[in-house]
Amino acid sequence: MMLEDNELIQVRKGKLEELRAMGINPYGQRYEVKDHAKEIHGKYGETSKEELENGKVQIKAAGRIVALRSFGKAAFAHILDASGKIQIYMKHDMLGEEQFKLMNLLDVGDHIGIEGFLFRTKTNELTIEVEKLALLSKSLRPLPEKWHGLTDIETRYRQRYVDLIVNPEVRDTFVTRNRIIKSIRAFLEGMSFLEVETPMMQQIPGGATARPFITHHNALDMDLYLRIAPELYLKRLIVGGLERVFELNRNFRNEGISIKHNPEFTMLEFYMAYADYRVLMDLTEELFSHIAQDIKGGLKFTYQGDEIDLTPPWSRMSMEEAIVKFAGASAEELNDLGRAREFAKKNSVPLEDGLSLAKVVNEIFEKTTEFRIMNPVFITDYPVELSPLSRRNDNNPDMVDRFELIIAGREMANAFSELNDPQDQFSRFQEQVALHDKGDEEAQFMDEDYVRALEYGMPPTAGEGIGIDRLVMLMTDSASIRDVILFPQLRKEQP
RNA sequence: GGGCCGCUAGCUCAUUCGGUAGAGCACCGCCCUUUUAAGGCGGGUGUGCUGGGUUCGAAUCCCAGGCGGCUCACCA
Repeated sequence: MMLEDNELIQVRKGKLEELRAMGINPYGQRYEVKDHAKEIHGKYGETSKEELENGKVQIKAAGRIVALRSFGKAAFAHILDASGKIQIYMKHDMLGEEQFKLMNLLDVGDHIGIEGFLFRTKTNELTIEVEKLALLSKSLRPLPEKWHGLTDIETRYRQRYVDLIVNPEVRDTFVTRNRIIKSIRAFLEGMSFLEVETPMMQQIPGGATARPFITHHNALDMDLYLRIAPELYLKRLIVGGLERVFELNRNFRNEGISIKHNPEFTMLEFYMAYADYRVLMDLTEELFSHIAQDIKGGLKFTYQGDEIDLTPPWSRMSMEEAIVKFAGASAEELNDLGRAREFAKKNSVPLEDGLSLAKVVNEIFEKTTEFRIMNPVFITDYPVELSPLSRRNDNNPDMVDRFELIIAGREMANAFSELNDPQDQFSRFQEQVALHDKGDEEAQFMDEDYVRALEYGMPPTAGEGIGIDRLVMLMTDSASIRDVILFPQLRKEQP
């Protein structure tokens, strides 16, 4: 990337030299900030003009100049700090010759520190009259224009720092993201879950069906995979007796990028000994309600124009029932391979040859039903062939005890009773290896150590994964995953 | 990776049919000590994404490439 050097930047570099000639270092030292914009507004928002004149309120604050209106011998500006904006007023009388010269060299974008006192302007705006002005950092690049701001999506993602300066709702989104994560931790810790960290660099990438990123350790001369899921490690911890664990961190999948996929994304996974997937349904309802109360102040809100109601209990239905209800198939159609394929064709669901009935139904669900589900629905009755780590259903060994949670047309969570039979797990890994040998790049790897762990005995356990980015999208009404990830993955910038 | 759309000044956008690029904000100069999209007067600062081609002449038409958005496929 070439750093451009246009006239606007040249002018500011000129000011830099002028400042240095005046003995001012344009990149200052520490500044003891005592007051912040939001606190000032909160504390003195109701204080009258007269009260402020009678009892002087001294202020020491710092921030970035985001608006500047100058009158020759005086100027108004707004400074922005992490908490918000406040207006300042600078005038020749108060500043004296030296500081007035400095004032005239200020630009929108500069960081300054100010000491002064509060007053109210003619229009009654709470304002700091500046007695002492310090330049803390000179900005060489002009900020985007004040009316339209920065709207170019590529620049907003590539230069998120600029986006954050000029688009306050972006800052709000990431503050909310952090509140959601804190809310989740508080909820799980309240239930005695232990937060743990397991390897992101794995010798055998397991726990999901996805293509991994590969990296190399030089000293060990060994290829490693960035994890696609922490699942198998977390269950080893259940074997180890930790009983309730969770991990809230990044996964990496070498798949396509879209409005709901980023190569690295944040996942919550938690495992609970002695529970089953039905326990997790109740827990999930509680967790989401807890978060929605914290963030939205209630269980009803809109997402991208659609009404969402998280009030429990949520619908629970099998994949087939959901297709019948939301896509208008009949139960008989979905129980016969030929008729199911016909239904798929009618609904333009592309199918490869030789798929089993279970896989055909799964395809139909994903293409015709999932996007129609707005309010939360727990989808159950997944076939064993799609779930190599899940416990078989006691009544139907072809099915597993698993659910996916759909909200706003998207998979928000995936949970199941864990397979704790080491012999069954071993043979399911073998089936995956056979699929991999046949060219299925996403089939899972054999993990013998994991089977060995199960041989020591894992208590009956239920586990769940929740896509945090998608949850944040839901709670912040964001259309794209890139709007809830600070630095989404992009191609290399043009030279 | 496929399809569709976009890319013009620092930012937001114009430029009708191919005739040699212009508005606002920002910036620069002058005036201005209560403004808040401050105001008044004056000034256009450009690799038109890149590289080819067609043409007397290309931001505009054609080809190739780049980056981005949406979408399909893969996936959560």
